Amino acid sequence: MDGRRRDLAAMIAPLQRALVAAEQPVLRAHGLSMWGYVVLDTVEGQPVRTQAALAEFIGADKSRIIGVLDELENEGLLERTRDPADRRARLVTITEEGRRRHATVQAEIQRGEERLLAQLPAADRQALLRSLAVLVDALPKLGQD
Amino acid sequence: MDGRRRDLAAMIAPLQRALVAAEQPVLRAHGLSMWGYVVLDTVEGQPVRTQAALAEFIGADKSRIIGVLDELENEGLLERTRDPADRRARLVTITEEGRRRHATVQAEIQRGEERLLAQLPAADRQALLRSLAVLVDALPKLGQD
DNA sequence: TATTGTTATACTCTATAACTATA
DNA sequence: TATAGTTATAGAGTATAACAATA
Repeated sequence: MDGRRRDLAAMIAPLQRALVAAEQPVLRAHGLSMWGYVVLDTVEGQPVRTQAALAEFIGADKSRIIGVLDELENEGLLERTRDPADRRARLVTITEEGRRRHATVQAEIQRGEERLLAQLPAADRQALLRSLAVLVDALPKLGQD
Repeated sequence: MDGRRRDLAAMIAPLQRALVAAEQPVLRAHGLSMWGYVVLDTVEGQPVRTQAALAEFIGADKSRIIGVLDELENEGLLERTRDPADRRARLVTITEEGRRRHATVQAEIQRGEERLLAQLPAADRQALLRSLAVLVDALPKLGQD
């Protein structure tokens, strides 16, 4: 029991705004939109089988990411190839240049985030990052109630 | 050193979306908009001297909260009184009914958040809430660089 | 008939700029 | 002249629905 506390959402919202604002100049400097970076960050781990799945994963509508994918493809940061098994679907794969761009931008973004995290003692910092990861990964399960 | 980690922003964003989605039905059930609740939550602690200050505090434009304040005032949840010292400004104060409504809604919202937080061991849960509070409160200072 | 990607349309939110009343 | 609050307008972002190709 720890009595009253602030809303989780009420704390996260301004944090989110600040982090996004801090990312903006970095993204602009490297010619990426916010959604462009989000897509790169998602596809960087593993290629994704359909654009719809990619869209749902990042919490966007499938129609919304098309312009984003167009741009990324035009810049050679990812490739869309028809799935031979199902010629309706398009496999989205990151390119080597995309991987490099992502790494550069991510490093810079995290450097910015470190300035914030420096406010915390090492143990809390680790607990925070670990806990956030747990919560995010728990979201899909909770959605199934 | 803990090597590579996920972006703070990349973890917070989906969390934020899920929390907001979870709040929506609660707010609707109690006749509050999202911003309406945010305003109540802000003013609940202490009255605020000007609408502009209130807007800035919640990360909104002063013009954006006017409709929100109108609704809240019409429902008797807060009061806008002219500041005698500066008749241009309007003091925003929460009413007793506003306080009750806020308490009810907040309790329900936090009950929902508990379902998520239940995923964490007690120590991490505390560290998370504590750390988020530290970070949010550190934001204004960082903005002054 | 159902699904993938795409395009077109409408709608919601938000930011900006004018206006008034006080200072 | 500058500031608090308000209103009006325009712009960005988003969701919805319709379409062509493939299953």
